[in-house]
Amino acid sequence: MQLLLIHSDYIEYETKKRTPVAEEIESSMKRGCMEDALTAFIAVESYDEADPDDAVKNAATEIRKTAGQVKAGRVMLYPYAHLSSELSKPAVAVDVLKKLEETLSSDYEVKRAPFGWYKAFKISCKGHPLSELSRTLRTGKDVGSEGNKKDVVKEGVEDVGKGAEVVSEALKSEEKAVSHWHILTPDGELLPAEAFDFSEHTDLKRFVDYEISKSRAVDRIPPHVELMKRLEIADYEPGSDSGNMRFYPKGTLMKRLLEEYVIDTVSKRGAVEVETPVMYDMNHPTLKKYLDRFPARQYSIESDKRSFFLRFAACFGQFLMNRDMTISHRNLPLKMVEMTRYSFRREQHGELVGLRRLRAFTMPDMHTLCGAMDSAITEFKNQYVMCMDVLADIGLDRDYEVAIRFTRDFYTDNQEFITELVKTVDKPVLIELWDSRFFYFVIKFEFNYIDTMNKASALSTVQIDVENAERYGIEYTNKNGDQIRPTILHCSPSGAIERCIYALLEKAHLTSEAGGVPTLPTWLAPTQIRLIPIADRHIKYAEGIARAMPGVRVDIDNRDETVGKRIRAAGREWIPYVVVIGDKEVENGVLSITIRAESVKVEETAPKLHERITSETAGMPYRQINLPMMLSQRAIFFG
RNA sequence: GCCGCUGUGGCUUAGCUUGGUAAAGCGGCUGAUUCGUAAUCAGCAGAUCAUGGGUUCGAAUCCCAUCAGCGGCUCCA
Repeated sequence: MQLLLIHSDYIEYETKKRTPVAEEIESSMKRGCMEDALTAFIAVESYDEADPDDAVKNAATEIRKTAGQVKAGRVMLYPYAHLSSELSKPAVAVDVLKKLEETLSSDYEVKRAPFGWYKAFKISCKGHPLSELSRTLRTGKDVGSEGNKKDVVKEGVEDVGKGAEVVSEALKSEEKAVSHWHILTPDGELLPAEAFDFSEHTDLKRFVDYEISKSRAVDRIPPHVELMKRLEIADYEPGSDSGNMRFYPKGTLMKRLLEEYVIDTVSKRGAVEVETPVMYDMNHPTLKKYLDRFPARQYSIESDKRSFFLRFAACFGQFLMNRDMTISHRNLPLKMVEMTRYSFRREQHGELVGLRRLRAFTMPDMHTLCGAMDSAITEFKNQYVMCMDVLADIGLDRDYEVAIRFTRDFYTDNQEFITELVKTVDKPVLIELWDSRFFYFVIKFEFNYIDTMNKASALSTVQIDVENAERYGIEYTNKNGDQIRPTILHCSPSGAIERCIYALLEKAHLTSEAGGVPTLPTWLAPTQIRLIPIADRHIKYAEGIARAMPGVRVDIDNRDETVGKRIRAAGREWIPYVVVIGDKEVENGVLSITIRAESVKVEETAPKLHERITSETAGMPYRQINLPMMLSQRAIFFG
């Protein structure tokens, strides 16, 4: 049996039309209503046929328990076929419902909506944490042993009429404002999307298709999934919830480098780093309002008698911190950043693929408090440019399509500013124009990576928030001593770190499809130099070379394998510099180096090679190798 | 969340239609080999065939459920 229990201010229904399985009812049952009732939507299932009385008993227990918790004295039993795809025979269902009504009526005021009728109904859910509960009840122990289950015919259709309405905040926010789609060119020409000539902008075309027509023709596993495993970067973790990944040492190193890079970058531009909790009180007045809009998207945690949700960004913690701060106009723009490890979003199952979209992910989240809109716009521009630089440094220079989304009012006031943004990236961008504001921001942009499967994933983004300063009570003091609400910018300079890795892998795959050599940026390569000593007697010399390479990740393949095989292994790991060391090198002090990116072999001294790599990775973070230097000592994480 | 496909040693896969001792390559271990740029040779170990139930004398194979992955739909602050 499936139960959906709603603690409601009121529930009312009216029968509209009978279905073939309708029970005969008296006119008094044709309509009904009940105030302050626990409404139990019920689907009796084929499993219950084995022991209907037990099903009644279990359901009664469950309803009593919940009614006790929410202190409800009235119960509405409401047959609802849509809760299950394994419905019982109608006769059994009617029998169970009637017995349930009888059982409960000793303690509660009970009403029962008729079975097998199309009904219009209205319900108002109280909305407190216990007000919505669902339960799956299974009778007996030998569940599933009846052989006739598959033969059950779904004819027990009770349905709701067209007047059905569930009043809830979540649903209200589903309303969509109208979007208008355009392309804005660097010359300042604004065209409806369908009028634009995409022939020289195929990636933009794929992006626009994804956004507007939602074309999703796909027939393959995303290429990065195999790569993330084979390169020992990351993998699924069946012991956790889906979308929560494990990261192997190489992947962890890459993540740390990216994280460090982003934090360094924003710090240089004046951001201060903070740390805030990962979970928040579900019933905190400020947070609740915000949360109510998307109740199904959170992970929730019950602890003692309180409910918490896991953050989906750093907004909560930072805004709560901002509210308690004393801020002067002299402090603006005031930037705070956190590398959220993790942010949590319960994305739908079908969306979770590899590293593209996760339920637990690492995201830099920066918030900037600005004064009036003009200073917010100046800051927005700065951060837009910074995001371009960040993606370029990460290795995704111009590998993205731009979307800028704003309200019509904002556009009217700031047309020139938006054209300037487009000029800055110097390529046409997708414009989404809303007639009215229905999010907390008036403008946002994203840089989107478009993969081989034509899926778009947002990387960098900045938004101008005109709502949350008010909601959270954030203020600064202006020159005249007045308390003023700031305008707030939300910025994730790189987007989710895992997603950057996804984009780098997808890009590398694209390169190899096109006949090139797939690579990672040298500053991110888990091993930057692989030394291959030809015989055991060359290992000592190789160790000396490794010691002479400070600030570079070097390892030594000292395994008892042929040179050919070790060369191949280095290639499969995408190691940018591979050095073979034999008698010749030991004698003349020159190294034989294969440069992966250029597919060439060069002869160079160790200091020269060192200088080559340090200049190639200049300005980017360095961390030491995250595995034993000797390959013979390494365990295998995958494969 | 819904619909469909898939799940076999650490990895990649054969076997499943038509039920009857689970097969191979890679990887691992042991030994030989000390090697000059994309897979050295030989031997050994390693699998409750995703999990739970059912049908059957007998299930990797047929049926049901669950879990996970993938694809589609839906959704996306």
